[in-house]
This record gives sequence, structure tokens and C-alpha cells, in this order.
Amino acid sequence: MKLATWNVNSLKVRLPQLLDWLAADPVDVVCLQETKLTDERFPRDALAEAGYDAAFSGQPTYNGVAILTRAATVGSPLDVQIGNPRFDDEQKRIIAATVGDLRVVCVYVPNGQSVDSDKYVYKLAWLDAMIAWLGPQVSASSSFALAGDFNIAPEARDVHDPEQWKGQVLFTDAERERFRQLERLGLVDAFRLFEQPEKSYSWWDYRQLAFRRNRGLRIDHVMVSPALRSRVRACTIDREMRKREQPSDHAPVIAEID
DNA sequence: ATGGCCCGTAGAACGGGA
Repeated sequence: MKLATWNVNSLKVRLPQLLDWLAADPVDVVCLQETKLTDERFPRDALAEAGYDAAFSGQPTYNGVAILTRAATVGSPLDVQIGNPRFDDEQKRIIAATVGDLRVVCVYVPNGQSVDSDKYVYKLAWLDAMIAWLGPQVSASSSFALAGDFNIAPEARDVHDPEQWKGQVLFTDAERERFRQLERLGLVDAFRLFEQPEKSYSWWDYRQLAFRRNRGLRIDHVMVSPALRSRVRACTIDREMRKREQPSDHAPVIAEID
């Protein structure tokens, strides 16, 4: 089976691309971020027609997350949980579901804007609460995946210009330390289980021809528990999606799991 | 040195993204 995460930057705009992408090479579990849709406007029918069930949690204008499952292969998302019970948050950034024997947590981590912003303080507190909430789940769960837009580039090689980004939001020591804490829970970055091309990124700014110049960041991740790690056969970034007309600024990350 | 794009909500610019 395949599990993917993709920040679509508006599901309304990206729905045709999503359907086209799923029709061409079906992914069994899809974690979406920045749907930017209220639940009433979620395109549940169009996805059902394409063979996907969905669990979703949205709001107007900002944020919004969803987990899609290919009904014929993995069934429906079960035991759906919205948000982190340990963190009161109006922003819709977390949805979790059980798919087959796999527990999947889909996250849209706050961006943080800049280190001197209140949003950065919120980001770090949000991450601390997420780590505290996930800890017991990782140890108790046999196959567990944390997938989403982490808004953290974990290492220098995940940044096109580490000098330029040094101390900048998405690449500060404090954010990267939160990523290390997730690793200490036992989660591993599935992408780094395999040999990868140099300068592999998952996000490129819309401006300055950043994609063409490959000036990007790798901030979208699939992290897996020890039990799941042994079942992961590959992890790739689908750069082709970023080449399309009217692309999201993020490319999907896809893990292949036995 | 600055901002350069895209999206949603508006119904003009602006907040937010990263």
C-alpha cells in the first residue's frame, strides 16, 4: 500500500489535480493539509466517486486537514479523532484515524511566521503539546505513522541555503529540537531510510522562480514507528506535481508500505 | 534594500503562507 501526505494549499483549487493524481497512480491513504474548506464544503461526493472515503476537519479560509482512504483496498478511516485533547486549539490542524492495522496522524504544524512573532511562540507550544500527546501512542501502537506538513526542515541538507536560513523560522534550533524529540519517541523520518537525490525538497516558494532554481525546503514528512519502519519499502517526493499548471507550492511525499 | 506569488475573503486590499 501507499501512504502520502500533501499540502494542497486549497482543496477547492487543487481538487481536479488530486483526482487526476489518484486516478493515475492510486494512493491508499492520503493525508491532506491546508484544505481551507469548511466541512459543509468538503468534496466528499467527488472523492467517493473516485473510490475514496474521507475523514476531515476544516474551517473557513485557513488550515483544514483530511485523511482519504481508498475504500477498495484499505476500507474506511476508523476511530477518527480531531485535534489534540491536550491542546485547546481553534485552528484545525490535526486529524487521526485507524486504517487497517495502521494508526495515522495527519498534522499541519503552524508555520510560525517569524521568530519574533506570537505565532512562533504558538508553534513551539503546539509542537510540545503534540509531542506529549503522541508519546504514549507511539509506544503503544504497533504500526503508527505521523504524516504532514511539519513546517520544520530537520537538517541542513533539507535547506537549499542553510546559511541564508540559519536562525530563520522553519530552521531554528528550537524547531529542529522538537523534531529530534519526535525521533526520541521512536519515530523515524521515512525519507531518510533510503538513499535519496541530493537537494531533495518538498516545498518551493511561488516567487523568484524558486522551483526552477530548486531553491526549496524539505518540510513535509512521513515519520514511522519501529514496527512500521520494517515494512516501508520506499519514500519519495513527487516533484512532478509541482511542475503542473497552477500547482500547490508543496509536492506530495509518498511512502510505500508492505 | 525591498519584494517579487498564490489563496481566501472580499467585493479593495490584506492576512497568511514559508
